[in-house]
Amino acid sequence: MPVDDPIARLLKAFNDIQNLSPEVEYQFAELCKKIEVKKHQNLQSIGQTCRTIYFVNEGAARIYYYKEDKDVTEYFAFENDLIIRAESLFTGKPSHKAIQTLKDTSFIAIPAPPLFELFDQYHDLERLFRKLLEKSYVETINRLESLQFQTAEERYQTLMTKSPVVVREIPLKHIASYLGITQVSLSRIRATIT
Amino acid sequence: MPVDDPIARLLKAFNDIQNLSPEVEYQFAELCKKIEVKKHQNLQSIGQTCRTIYFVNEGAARIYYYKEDKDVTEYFAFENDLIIRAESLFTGKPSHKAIQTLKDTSFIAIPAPPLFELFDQYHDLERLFRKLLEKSYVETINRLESLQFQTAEERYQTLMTKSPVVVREIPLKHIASYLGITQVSLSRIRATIT
DNA sequence: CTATTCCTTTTACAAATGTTAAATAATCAG
DNA sequence: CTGATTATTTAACATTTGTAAAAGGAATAG
Repeated sequence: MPVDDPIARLLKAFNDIQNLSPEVEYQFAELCKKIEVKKHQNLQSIGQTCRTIYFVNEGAARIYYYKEDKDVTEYFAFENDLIIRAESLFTGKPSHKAIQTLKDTSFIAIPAPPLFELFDQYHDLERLFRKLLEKSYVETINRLESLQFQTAEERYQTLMTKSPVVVREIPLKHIASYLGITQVSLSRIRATIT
Repeated sequence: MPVDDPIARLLKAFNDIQNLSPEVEYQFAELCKKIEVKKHQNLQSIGQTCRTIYFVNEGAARIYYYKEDKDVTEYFAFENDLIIRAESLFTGKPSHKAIQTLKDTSFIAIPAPPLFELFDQYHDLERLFRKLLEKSYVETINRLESLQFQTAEERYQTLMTKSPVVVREIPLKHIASYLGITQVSLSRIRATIT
């Protein structure tokens, strides 16, 4: 495999989290499919049940949904980030959320059912995904904490510190809804802190 | 084991999620310790690194922390609910959160390091905890969604529907901070919808 | 290059929520 | 049972955030 092969790169990132045997790596790589999506396209659409796990190889994407006709961004994903519609994937119910690219993006797509079957044979692979889940869970708890008792300005400051790439590259309207405020409000905040 | 043995009861709930062999059940039960805590006591305190996984056997508890001297409730747990300080447990860092009982409560305590060691031997046990983690993760995402773009009144209505036991049994000040508002605000909301 | 579209800011006003303090109501310990 | 403590509500006012509309900037397609 070439060094810049995206699947090889993903496996390298995985091995930092959980050591995988060459056999598991091979079986896992067999499931992976590289997907190229142009900017502003939906990778998965609302109403569909999620059965695929994605990693961003290059580019950026978001999970969003509509709350009373308003576009709300729930999550941003950049290189090597996992992007899944967790509720739908784990419960088997249709998702009211969609995944959309923010620029031309290449993903690695892993169909969940055969992946979950591999878990039976390869304990380490299941452990890897348990650890990825732990990481996502902790991140979500931290965001919850931030939404629960920080002011909008504090949340924006936190985002600028923790994810400067978001503030640099993502349209403000998406950042606003991600922070749980309107874009007008975010503009005001930016005006006062600059 | 008697039918009302709390560990037996927990194992029964576990088997509904993931089938466990008698051997795993035995090994797991060996780790469990029953803990009785009086009302309003801290089970785990702020600053300590979390290395224990708890289940509520009977009673109720909350996870809370201080945000600028204000007591903020992050999570409520009732019978059969898992209660862990996830960030600390999964990262090994000291927690800025504490666990406190809301009434006289009995817990089942499971020390995490030996549990994680059992995962090496018993694949099914790791899978059980992966599934429990999935469930907690989905719940947290749903709460995030609620905090991100629902009004305080909508969040209170949702809570009354989804967890009437919380509204019935928990002091309003804890519910208010759980919803991300002040108790004054919650009182106002209650006055308008009654 | 230009026109169009989309993004961001600004303004003025409305609504929701926070703050502080006081008044009730409920609970608890002795 | 009673006084003390704790919980909840109410009030008045301040602050934050939302809404709608308009104006200015930036990006994009042809």
